[in-house]
Amino acid sequence: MPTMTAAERRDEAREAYDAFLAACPSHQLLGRISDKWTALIVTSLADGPRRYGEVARTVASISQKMLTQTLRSLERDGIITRTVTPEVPVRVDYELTETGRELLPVLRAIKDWAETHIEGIMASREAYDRRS
Amino acid sequence: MPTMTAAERRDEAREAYDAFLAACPSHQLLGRISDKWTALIVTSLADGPRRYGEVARTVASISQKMLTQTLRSLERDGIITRTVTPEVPVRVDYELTETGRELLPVLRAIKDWAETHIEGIMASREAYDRRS
DNA sequence: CGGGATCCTGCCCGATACTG
DNA sequence: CAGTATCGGGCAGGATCCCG
Repeated sequence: MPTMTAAERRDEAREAYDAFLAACPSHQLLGRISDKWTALIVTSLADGPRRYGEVARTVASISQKMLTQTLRSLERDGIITRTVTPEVPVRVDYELTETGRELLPVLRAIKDWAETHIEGIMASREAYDRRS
Repeated sequence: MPTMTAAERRDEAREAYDAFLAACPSHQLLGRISDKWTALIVTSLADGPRRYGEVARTVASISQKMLTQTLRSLERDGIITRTVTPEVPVRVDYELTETGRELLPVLRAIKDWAETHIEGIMASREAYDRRS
């Protein structure tokens, strides 16, 4: 019996595709740079090392939890380094790595595209909403 | 009484910053291009118009709901157009607008960065996980 | 064929409190 | 100062069924 229902075939395709996506660098790292806070934090470190509290003030609206979590995650990915200086009180500095610095032009490209098209997009949204 | 607690001051700062972020084109549109499916769908339309079902097959693992939802949202933003041809059965084509096509180089920049650094990042993750 | 409507679940993230 | 720990609400998003 070669019978395989359509549903089974779809499931199989989906699994295969999920595996493909999981292995796809672009897709993984798109998730990385596009989470809610990564861009803001990386940009905050663009001009050089900064202490935890300085980053917190730059990205004023972030919660302590998400700041620490995102910093850790960026450190894990080798996009920033974390340096602890055992003074009293403790001092912790974060700094972009080379990989992190090479991310800056990408973010700038996004920013450029955004600033070029934001006006048209806002207008498009309004028109769309008025129509429906 | 000029008294304002630290908590109140923080809240005020957060609100102001949230308003700033809400008004920031880069931040808004970063959310736009970086959601789970936008990049895949836009890329799927890079070579020309496609029907709903074709896009669905290209981005095999997406659910019907998210495909429709994302397409609608992209249409609202003026990144793609939606053309209904009342044949039997119905035919619906999606196509990138100029704004949408100008998004392609940005996505390519992300892809290039990703492919250049994926290896180092994977290694960094492993090292980080083994250490802790 | 190309959707809409509904239900339901995980997990993202904010708020809060405590530590070295 | 720079975190960790815990709790809980909200909502993105998957599954399913129905429709013109």
